[in-house]
Amino acid sequence: MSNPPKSATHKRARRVKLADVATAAGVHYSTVSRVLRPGFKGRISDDVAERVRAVARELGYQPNAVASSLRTQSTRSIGLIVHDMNDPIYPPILSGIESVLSPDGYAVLVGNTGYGADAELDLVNRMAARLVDGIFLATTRLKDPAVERCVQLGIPLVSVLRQTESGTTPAVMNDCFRGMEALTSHIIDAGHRDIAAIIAPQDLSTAQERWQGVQSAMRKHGLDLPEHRIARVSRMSTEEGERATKSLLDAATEPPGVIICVNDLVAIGAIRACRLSGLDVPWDISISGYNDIPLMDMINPPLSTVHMHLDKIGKAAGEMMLEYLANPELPARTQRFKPEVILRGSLQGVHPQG
Amino acid sequence: MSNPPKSATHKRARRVKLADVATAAGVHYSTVSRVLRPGFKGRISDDVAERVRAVARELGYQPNAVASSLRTQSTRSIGLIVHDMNDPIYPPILSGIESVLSPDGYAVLVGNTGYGADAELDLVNRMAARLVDGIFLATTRLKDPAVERCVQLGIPLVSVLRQTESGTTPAVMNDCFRGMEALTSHIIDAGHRDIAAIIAPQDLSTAQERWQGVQSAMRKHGLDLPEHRIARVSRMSTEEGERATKSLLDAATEPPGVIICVNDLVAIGAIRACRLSGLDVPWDISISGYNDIPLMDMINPPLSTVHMHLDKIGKAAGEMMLEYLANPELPARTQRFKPEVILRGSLQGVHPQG
DNA sequence: ATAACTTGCACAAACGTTTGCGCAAAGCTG
DNA sequence: CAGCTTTGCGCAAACGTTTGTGCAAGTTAT
Repeated sequence: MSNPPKSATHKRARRVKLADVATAAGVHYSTVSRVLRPGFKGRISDDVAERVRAVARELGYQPNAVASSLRTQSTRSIGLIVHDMNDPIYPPILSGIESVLSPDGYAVLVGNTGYGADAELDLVNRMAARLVDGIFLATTRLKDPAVERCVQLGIPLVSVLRQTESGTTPAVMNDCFRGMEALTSHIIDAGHRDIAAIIAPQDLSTAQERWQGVQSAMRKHGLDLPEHRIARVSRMSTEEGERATKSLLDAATEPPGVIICVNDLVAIGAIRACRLSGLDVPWDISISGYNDIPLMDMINPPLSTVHMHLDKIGKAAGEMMLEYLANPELPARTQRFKPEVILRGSLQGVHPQG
Repeated sequence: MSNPPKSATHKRARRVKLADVATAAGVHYSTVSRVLRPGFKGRISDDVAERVRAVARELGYQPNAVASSLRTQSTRSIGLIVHDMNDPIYPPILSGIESVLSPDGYAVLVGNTGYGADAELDLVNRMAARLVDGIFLATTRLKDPAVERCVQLGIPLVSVLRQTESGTTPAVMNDCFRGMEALTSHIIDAGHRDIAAIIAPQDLSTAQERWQGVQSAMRKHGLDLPEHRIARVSRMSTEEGERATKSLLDAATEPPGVIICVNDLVAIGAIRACRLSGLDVPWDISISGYNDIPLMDMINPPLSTVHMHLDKIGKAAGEMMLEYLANPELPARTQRFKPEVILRGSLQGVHPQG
């Protein structure tokens, strides 16, 4: 009955499978499968179904998802590709996605690219090998081989936060252009004229749209941004923000009146750099961010920024994925969430709300 | 040659499989498998191997991980169960784990329990059904059915951050007792005598150890903590911290001199609550946290706390998992990282470092 | 009572791998 | 050159499901 105690070898307990339930219930294993499949309405008598269910429960049967996947060609798992989970914009996205997909039995596979373009493609390939049912790509660049690869492989793809140049990918995003344009307008309206900007690589739609938003607002107000008031970061991190800010401050004898940062992390770095240079924020220099990641109201000074509704974006992305999974023929749709300007103490001259 | 264009139906492209490569290379598909398996040193002639590899590359063959898993009974995927990815302690853990496991071809499945005990067990079951090779449990309670279930199922388990009562689970954690004891000692040494504490449910080792650390330090200094200086949170969140702090302030006519919070998020809530009550931190009241999550040096006031080295814990957990995967018979080992007290402006009377 | 359905279940073929085994051909030993 | 060992590869059986088909019963219609 019990296997001989092979030393302390507590080997992986043999799982109960369909056949075990079947023999115990005295039916064929295909019958067990039909009974246990969700959405079973087939031609099985009630008493057999009940008996099978009872036996299955008693034996603690749990279907082997791998075998099921092999047969059905669906793993009920989806991938999420991000730059780095340590960037605070991603956890709410993950949570949102998970909260929508998990009730439907989907599992989420997370992959960090570490900001590497080849890592991105590699992750898509590895996820494809795992037969994920779909992929959320949060690292989408304007021209992105990873997107093309998904299309080529026929894997449903939902781009999160960002969009490709062609705009032909299903996507859920924030309207970064309007957000940054509105924020910049507020800054100008507050009287700022000597404006600097820290911008990010323009191969990401977020970075591009925000930069265009800044430019648009300034143009509308007849202002210009000289080259020495522009700094570039290689990625949106505090370290890069700090470095870029130093270079901005070094590029001219007088510091700018305000630095518009491509996102909050960069803004944090900017605040650090300013402080190290002996500049007080906001008395000597103003700073703004983008995203409104957690705690931006608690830092010193509280950061003016643009709220993204990341949780809503995550949920919406999850729902959009479900739609495309149900109907892959659906035309690509881009859903944009309205950004919300948040004015706080880091900007001299504006009137902080609530 | 090409299939007729079935309307606009861009169906999922048929994947190239072993058999396709085999016929193209003029060998049996088992041979292809042998050639392509990593660690192939079997009895295949060099020229056949080369030919097969060439054909495989040309056809863009990628092995079907699901089929492979079914056969090998290993999915090369591992689960990570957390309360909520939005808690900033988890992303570094995830990143650390992923950075160690991903090079070995493992994928990470993330599950949020939403602080639900039954959700935890459910997640374990769902991951077990997916035949994960191992599970990281970051939600481990002192008595945890999920842990028992893993043991019962024979699934390698590494507990992260927390430990069970018996201590028989492989675990990587911070020494919360010493960390909190040291921090409390600093606080007492700074002259604080009217101390309050916000503690969390004692079914988590982290919460328990920290509370014991506070008590130990106070006992050593001959101090006592009256009941009205103790508040409890149901979970370690800012909201709960705010609520608990209010109740603390309401419980006595005079506010305490310092509130020792079970973690940083709770401390953030405490700062908010104090501010709302018109108390200045740290002039009217001091506050400390635990974890040293990002930005704790940037908030107002900078938070005194204990640094956890979460990234190291994540990496160590990953490495420990690899060990147990390679050798499941290994006795359970608990690895503890040394905490580091970080003194900042939120504590009146201490001397902030660097 | 016979024909034509319907119902309830068993049969068996996939899904795409991995891997023990078998068997030729080739290489070696004496 | 006979006998033995090694080498190189094909064969086929798993792994645990899902699902189309088949075939006895049972049911209804004529």
